[in-house]
Amino acid sequence: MRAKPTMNDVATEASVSLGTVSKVLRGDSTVAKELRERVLAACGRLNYQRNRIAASLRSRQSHTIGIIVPDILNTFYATLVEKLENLASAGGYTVMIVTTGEEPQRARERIDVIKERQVDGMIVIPSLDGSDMLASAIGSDMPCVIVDRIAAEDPYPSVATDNFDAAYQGARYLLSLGHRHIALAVNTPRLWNTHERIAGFERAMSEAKGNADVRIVGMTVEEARISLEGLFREGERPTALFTSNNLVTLGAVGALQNCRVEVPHEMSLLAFDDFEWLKLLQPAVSAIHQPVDQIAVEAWRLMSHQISGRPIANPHIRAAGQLIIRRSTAARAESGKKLGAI
Amino acid sequence: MRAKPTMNDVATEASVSLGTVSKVLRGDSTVAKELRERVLAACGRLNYQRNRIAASLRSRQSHTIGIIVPDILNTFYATLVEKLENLASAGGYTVMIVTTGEEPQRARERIDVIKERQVDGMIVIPSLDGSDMLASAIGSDMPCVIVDRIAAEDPYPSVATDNFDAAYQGARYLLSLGHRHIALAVNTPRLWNTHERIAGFERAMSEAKGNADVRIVGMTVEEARISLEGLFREGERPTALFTSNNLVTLGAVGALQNCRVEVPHEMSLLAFDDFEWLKLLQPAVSAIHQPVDQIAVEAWRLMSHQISGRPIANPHIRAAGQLIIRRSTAARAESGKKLGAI
DNA sequence: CTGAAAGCGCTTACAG
DNA sequence: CTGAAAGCGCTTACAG
Repeated sequence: MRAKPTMNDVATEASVSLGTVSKVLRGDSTVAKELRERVLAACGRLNYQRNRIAASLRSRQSHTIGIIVPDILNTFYATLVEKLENLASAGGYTVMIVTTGEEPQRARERIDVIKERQVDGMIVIPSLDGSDMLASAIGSDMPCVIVDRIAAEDPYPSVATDNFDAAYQGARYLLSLGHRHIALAVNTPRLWNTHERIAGFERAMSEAKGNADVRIVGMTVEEARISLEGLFREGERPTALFTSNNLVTLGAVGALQNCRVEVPHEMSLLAFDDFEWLKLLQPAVSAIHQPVDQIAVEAWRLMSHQISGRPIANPHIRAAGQLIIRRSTAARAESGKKLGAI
Repeated sequence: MRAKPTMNDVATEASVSLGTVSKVLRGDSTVAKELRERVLAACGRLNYQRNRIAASLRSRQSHTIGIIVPDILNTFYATLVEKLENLASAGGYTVMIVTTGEEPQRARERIDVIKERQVDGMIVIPSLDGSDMLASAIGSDMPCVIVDRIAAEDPYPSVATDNFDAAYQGARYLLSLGHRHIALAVNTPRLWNTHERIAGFERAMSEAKGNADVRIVGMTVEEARISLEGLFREGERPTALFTSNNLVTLGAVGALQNCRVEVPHEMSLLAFDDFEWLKLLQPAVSAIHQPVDQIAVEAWRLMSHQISGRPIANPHIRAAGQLIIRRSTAARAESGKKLGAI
């Protein structure tokens, strides 16, 4: 078995210099047509594959992007990562993905690892309590884009759903159905984007003089379910429930079933985050869709602009959420009157 | 702004040679305690970060693993990727993830890209028609593990659910409930692992002299739904439906709802692949859980053994699926008699 | 347009 | 145990 051929072997085979081979392979057009063809033929004959590690060392560009994400079991993040990978790959980049499991300590370690691996930039979805350490871990020389879990004042360009407006619109919709006592179930109150959702919700409620019932529920699906079962057993129940993300929605659906709360007759349900299976639940669940395609595209645009040193006009992108009405939301029933069986 | 410090700068700062710094940072124990401490202190003062690209070039080890996957929107693959990333990261490796979108052509290109990036090994979930080109694309020098979509005779070590047995057990369970006409809905008949599921299903059915009704449905959720709606409108309906993966399950649930087929009274439903939201459907859907944790662990073990040159006793791991019984499967109803409302 | 030389920042034998 | 030298496989000025 022969050792892998190097660029030098190709140069010998094609009877040209090393530098010429390099030029051809990098697509430099200042190479005579005849030499280029000889080089390409030699590459074919030797079945040559370029060593990008060597190229990166010398050129100081790895053409690699790090993606730091809490986890990819959350469908929203999986979708985001998939889109970003496609965009990066189309642009000649490879992605290194690291998950943090919401642990800031681990996030910091993993960020160091991919910095040592010389990524050209990082796209990060911060961990729950990790926004503060981000700037010191990433440093100021590294192109970086914050996605989804933005902070009040991000030191880097950022992209997210316009959370305030999306929550505002969601609340307005429920209010328009006649609901006055509406609960917003939230599991990550320390996150700035959750804070924005709460603020949008409260704004709409106060404008309509409604009863804004913000509930902090447990982090996981199970914990959220248990918290909400408590809420449903209270005397003065809300007539509509707005869940702040897909984990809470999963918990809420379980709780509604366990407590035999009829949706939408006894309680309307509106979810933040739309997913395939929401359509299949009975009744199908109304939701606010986050424009994940657009978020990924904008994030990649901000990243490539930074890498190539192009100016960025608006570094903080907020994309509009979209209300999708299905069967889980309905006009508030007159009390004591049922509109039908589930 | 100073340039990034190099190992040379650290050596100067600590008044030792470059080689000694390298030894300390690589954890080589043949360095005097005093020198080691001086080196570490110097690293701290300069805030030094190693350049792993340079290390990789010289040592010919990138400590990077490529993961090739059709997509990560499929929850099964997302889970697999997440577990593999955690295992790799714990072992000092970083993962490069590339998606193929089921296109063999793109898979080939992406495999070439990560080979040029000098990954130490690749873990691959082949694309639909990509098993044939795999060996030529990957080559024989690259450590490789095939996961999930194994072929009849894989040239590399492989890990998957024991599909034959899992489907056999699933069919046996439905048979034990009294069903005799059972449909297996399949959307990727060309895949070897699907072939195994069909074979296991047919074996159980023929042993019980049942009517094994294998149906090829469309690839996507929508297409599968439409195919199945056709099945449900036929005169001689099966009394139980076994779906061969999560996409088909999504389509099947939609079709059952649209055609108002009552589950489980008119038809039992058993899904291959278990997911969180199956528990929330009404009725909750029985499923065969694929041991994804175990699959990831075995895949990583096979990978690290290859990288370190350790022998592999059994290169083709088949992990047992697990039947989870919920509400969507029930004893076959006497014809004409309903057991209750949905 | 082409080639010879230097060098990216490390690790690896090897000499002392 | 420590250091000086060579070299991993490329890209990048620079000379011709």
